[in-house]
Amino acid sequence: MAIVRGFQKNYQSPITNYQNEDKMAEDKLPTRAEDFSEWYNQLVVRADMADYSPVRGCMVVKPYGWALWENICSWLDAEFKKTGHVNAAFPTLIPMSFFEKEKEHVEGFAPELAVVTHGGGQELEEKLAVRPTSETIIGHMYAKWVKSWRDLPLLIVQWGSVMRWELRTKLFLRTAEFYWHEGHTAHASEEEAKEEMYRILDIYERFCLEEAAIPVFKGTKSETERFAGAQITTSIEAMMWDKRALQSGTSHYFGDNFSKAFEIQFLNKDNKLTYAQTTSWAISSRIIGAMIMVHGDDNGLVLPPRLAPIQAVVVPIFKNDVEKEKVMEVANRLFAELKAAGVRVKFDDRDNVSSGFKFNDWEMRGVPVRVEMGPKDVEKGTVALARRDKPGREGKTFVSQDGIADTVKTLLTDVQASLLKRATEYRDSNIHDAKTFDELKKVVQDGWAFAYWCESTECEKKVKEEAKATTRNIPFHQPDAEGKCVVCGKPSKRKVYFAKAY
RNA sequence: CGGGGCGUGGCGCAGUCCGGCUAGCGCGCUUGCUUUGGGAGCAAGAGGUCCCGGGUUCGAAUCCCGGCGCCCCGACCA
Repeated sequence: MAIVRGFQKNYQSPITNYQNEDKMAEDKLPTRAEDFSEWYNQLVVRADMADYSPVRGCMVVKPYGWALWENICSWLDAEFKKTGHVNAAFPTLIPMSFFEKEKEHVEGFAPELAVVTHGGGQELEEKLAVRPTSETIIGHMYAKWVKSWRDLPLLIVQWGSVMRWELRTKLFLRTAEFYWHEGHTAHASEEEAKEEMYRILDIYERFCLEEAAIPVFKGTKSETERFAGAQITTSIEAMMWDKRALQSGTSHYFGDNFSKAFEIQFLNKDNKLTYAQTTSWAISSRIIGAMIMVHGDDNGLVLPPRLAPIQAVVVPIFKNDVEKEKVMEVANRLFAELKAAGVRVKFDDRDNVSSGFKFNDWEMRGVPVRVEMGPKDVEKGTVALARRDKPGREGKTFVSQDGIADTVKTLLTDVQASLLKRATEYRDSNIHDAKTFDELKKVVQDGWAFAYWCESTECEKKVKEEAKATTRNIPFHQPDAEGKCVVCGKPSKRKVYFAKAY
């Protein structure tokens, strides 16, 4: 990975008395404005989230990144269980023939399959694909399990990883192997299956708003952007700092496409053999990339408090052993109070780095709140509280040591809310109505366009070719009025978001 | 799969054009002392099949041939 050295000359140090400007500059990230892609690449590694692996296109998720992922998973898992879903595990390897059973599915996934050809030193009679997604094998099993309307609905979630042979990869955003959950459900009726699809999309939306502090639009994907084999694909779409769009979760309705391919049939109440209606849905580890790109700033990661592996870090400051003893005693007490109050707190007692280093270090890692205390604080009964969403000294306030747990908890709530507010305002100020094709082309250079569209593939294709933007989704919330397609001028009932996307 | 760049201690690089003697530098790491309120200093250390294979040569990180790998930019995709 190339570290870009040319940024040194542009860097304005906020610290005036630092002796070695060059060294300081090298330690900084490139700013987002200078090189967003490089900012991201360096940040993911330096914040200790993930590392490059010896396997092409695959990442190693480090403990700090995985802890974040676990927090994401546990919230979602709880929601899925509340809505009647259960977890199960299916094989990583799938017979190749399974992919040929659903025509669109094979067309969509065949180019990106990793295939196992040998086992135990022998060439296999039937090659096995490393799952790129599990509709096929789960469909196969569902066919065995579903015989009666009493067996439905079948609501199963699998947590694991899948593999798609991606040509260009980027940590978290697009890796050959990635982590996710995939829900696969089978229902007796179309209504019920569609309800399920929307129910899950609502959970995804709430996750993004309440937990990740990322505003999203729920909507329907166009025909060309639809999942391979789906009749309806819905998605939640988020805007990153560079104004590109990221599909952050999807929920699909398959109708009977997969149940016909895999013969998932049951006897309904009228004793008629009927194909089941199926859905599938997923949020992947790319959501971590979304959090980085929505909230991160030029000092590093900014994690939403509700998901942050470490919500608060206690940093003691002292000059000598006498001071150390006094400071450590109080710092330990505050740490214990925070821990007892259920705050995910870390005590940074490293003695080989300076406090200034620690401040920058925890800012790089995105810890939402920092509790600093030195000899002066011990005397005054105060601590310095630094909130990550306002980096540097401006985010610092001095508060009483009394009731520190409540103070920190309130601040965490406040940070969580302000991240969502900031992200929402940023997004909304970068979405513009486009009434003409020229306007649209201009808008998507640096933002999203919201425009009427006739929903024809031809117009969509034209936008893609000439504006290099794709349709993101047709949001559920639509204006009352109708309009004219931004491309061809034909009457249009619904508006769509156009944007450059990841 | 097209275009570009690069493979040299853990990381980032110099050296390669024009072959030469103990392969350097910065960061990091280890130990010690002094430090610690916004990226500390000094000292002493540890650490290298110069991507791989072959060739040319008295001699190859450097030249030649052939591989492999990685990163970036495009097309495609969660």
